[in-house]
Amino acid sequence: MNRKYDFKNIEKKWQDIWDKENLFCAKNEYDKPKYYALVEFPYPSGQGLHVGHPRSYTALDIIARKRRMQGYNVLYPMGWDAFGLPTENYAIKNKIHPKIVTEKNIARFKSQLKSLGLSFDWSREIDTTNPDYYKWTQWIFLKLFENGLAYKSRAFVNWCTSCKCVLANEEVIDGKCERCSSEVIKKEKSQWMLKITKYAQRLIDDLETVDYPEKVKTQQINWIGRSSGAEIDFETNLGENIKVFTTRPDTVFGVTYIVLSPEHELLEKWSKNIENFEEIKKYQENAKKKTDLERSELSKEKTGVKLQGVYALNPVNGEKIPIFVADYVLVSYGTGAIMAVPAHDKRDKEFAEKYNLNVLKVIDEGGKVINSEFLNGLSTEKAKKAAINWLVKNEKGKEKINYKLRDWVFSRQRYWGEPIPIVKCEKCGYVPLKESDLPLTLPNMEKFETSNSGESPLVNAKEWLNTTCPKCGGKAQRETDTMPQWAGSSWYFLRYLDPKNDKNLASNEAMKYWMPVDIYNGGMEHTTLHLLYSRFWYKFLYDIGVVPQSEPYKKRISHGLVLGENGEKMSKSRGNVVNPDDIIAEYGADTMRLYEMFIGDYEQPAPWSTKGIKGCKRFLERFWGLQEIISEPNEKNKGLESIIHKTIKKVDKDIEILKFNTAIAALMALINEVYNAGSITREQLGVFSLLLSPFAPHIAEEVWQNCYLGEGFASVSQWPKYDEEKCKDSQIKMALQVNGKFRGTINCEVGLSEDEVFEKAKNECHTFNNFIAGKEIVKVIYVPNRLLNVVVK
RNA sequence: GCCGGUGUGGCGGAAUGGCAGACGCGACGGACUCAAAAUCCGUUGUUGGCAACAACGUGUGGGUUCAAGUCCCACCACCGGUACCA
Repeated sequence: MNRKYDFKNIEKKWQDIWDKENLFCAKNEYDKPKYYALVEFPYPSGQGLHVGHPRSYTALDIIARKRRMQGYNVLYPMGWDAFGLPTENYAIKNKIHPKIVTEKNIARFKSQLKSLGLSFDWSREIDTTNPDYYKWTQWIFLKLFENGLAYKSRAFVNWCTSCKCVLANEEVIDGKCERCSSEVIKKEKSQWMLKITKYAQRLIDDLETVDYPEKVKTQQINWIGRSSGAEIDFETNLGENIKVFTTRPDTVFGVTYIVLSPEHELLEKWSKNIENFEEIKKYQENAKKKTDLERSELSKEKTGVKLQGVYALNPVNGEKIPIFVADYVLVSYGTGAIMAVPAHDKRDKEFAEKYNLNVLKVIDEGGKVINSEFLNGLSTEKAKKAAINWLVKNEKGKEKINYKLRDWVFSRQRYWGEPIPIVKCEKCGYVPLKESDLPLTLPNMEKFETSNSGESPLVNAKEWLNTTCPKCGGKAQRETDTMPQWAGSSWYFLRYLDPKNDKNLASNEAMKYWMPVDIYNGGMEHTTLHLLYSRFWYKFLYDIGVVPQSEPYKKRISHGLVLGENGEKMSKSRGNVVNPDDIIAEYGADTMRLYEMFIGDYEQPAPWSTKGIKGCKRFLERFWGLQEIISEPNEKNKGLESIIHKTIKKVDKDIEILKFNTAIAALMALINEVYNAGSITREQLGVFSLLLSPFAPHIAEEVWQNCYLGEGFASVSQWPKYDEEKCKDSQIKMALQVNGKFRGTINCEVGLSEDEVFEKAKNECHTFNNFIAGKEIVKVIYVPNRLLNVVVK
């Protein structure tokens, strides 16, 4: 037997054997109980794996391995979300085709992941940039188009000045680009859009049916931003009505002016009638020039211009109301126009004070409506309803629910993405490709730069660009924009079920058996991006009968970030990046895995500590050393039975509730006990190996085999069971308190009565006795097998 | 501003309302060694005491309770999300 713990050879050996035996391949045996564990598949960046990746991959690996040991048919797959900007930018800079860059990065990632001993089913590996894969991404787009959920629209969109590319709302962080942090401006462009807003209500409602962390649910609900109120028509002297959205229809008598956003369409329409249109136009142009960031930074000081020669009428009392244009009103929310009630709205008040406008109070201190004719005396809630009823009856408005969620801007002016399978025909307009023409593959090109005018590089692929219309056969051009980064990941979990299927995105049987995903791990940063998008697509696929349920993920969990040694976020610029390769080379994969799980509460952020790893290595070396102290059953190691059963119970439960750190602590405590006892039986070491196997699978497998502890592989053997009776102690330590203060302990048999314990305490614990001696006993609290508290005066 | 989260030794972190600090790191002392590393044994919340022991101790201030890190009220600090959303 090899005496030294030679992790390098052990780890390589077992990785090869597992691979050869296909030990972790999910089986297409649809009568077994199934378990689908999913981690967000990585973007194969040029930097390689980050120590943050293994934290979540190992966590789900532990769960997947435990489920296999429990007899489930487990699917734990991995793939590559490989379309995207960093690869394309690298390709441009180094004049290499992004396809080659992607292949290289995937190869590196894959070998890094393999070196960690993760039990992925590599036979189901997918790559979103593979035409066999993106054929189905395009197919879903065609279905969306067919059902009116994909449409082309000219609108103000977010434009990243550095990526030269449009961004979805979800990709704008603090007015800056999510990827490159450059400034984002509003640009009017014709773009493909997906009607996610149609699903807004269902995306909120169905959160009740899934097991997600509360903060994830709240963040999605806030992002979708439902608010209920009324849409009210204000007539104007020019004939056209101004529609406004308000959540406070009860304050309609307090409206003293109307505000239109600078981009509001009526301004253009009224250009001839507005006496000061030149001034308005100047204001509009100024607003357009501001970046999102500037517009919100300037939020303290409100600006605006009054429209001369136009006024509106209050629908409830016919009063004349002035109209302003001001950029504190956003074109993208509600109707792009508001009724201003300065008495009861902070922003309206600021504006009214600056421009000296009328302020009319319509709610008194007690919350009752005043100065409002038929609404007077009502509470806010009742007045809202009454106002809406009146508006509906008089055809001046209606009840209205509004959402902050915008439709998803779905086209990007870049090369490295899925081509949108649409052609523009001179006669027929936008025409979808036939399904049989999919996949529409990317043309091979040498230059991938976006033009300064903001057109996709694909406009230069002339042969690819010019085509014929699938409908009329006439001249047509292909859509040159590609799909965003998030397209391929919006449905990838379905492709794992049946990755080689060329008839469907996956077979019905496979989807029925495997879906929904039982546990899905991913970062909080995807809550309002990938997680929301994929729920939307899944609901759509459900509606057209493709998938079996309307929610893809039964349970969602989120890992905490692994921070740098200094407690800051790991980044190149901070110089605190830890490379997993170095750790594995120095300490081994098992130690790395163990440390990543031991570092702290799984869902909380935790700083990396190179010193901390040593403790995990020591533990594994001590585990390795157990082989030296195997013995026949004797008095001492028989005494280990209770702690072994307790440890099984603890580890079993802790894995279920994601407390990997305390599960490992329990294993460490067990090893301390074993060394105190001085020996361990073969059978006991077998149980220990199985318990350790999900966390540190290579060493567990090696010890299992070395010592002939059982049949087959430790990785897929039976998960140990505990005996509840054996978890119980016969002797317990009873805590003693006087007036709630701890005064000592005594050893007791289990199940003693209060009086017995009290007597024993007085006899055996001097401290306790001293504190009650000569005092009057007011009350005794006895918690069986736990504590005795005596209240004295 | 609003919505989440967090706050415990020198450090990472444990604690169904019931012995605060499990487990690990570090530190200190000892063994082994020519020596160092590794390993093993012991000590390690603070203060006082030779000691038994005592007092204090979970961000701050109050409260409930026989008993509070844990429950309630008010606040402070840090982290994350979001924001002229009408």
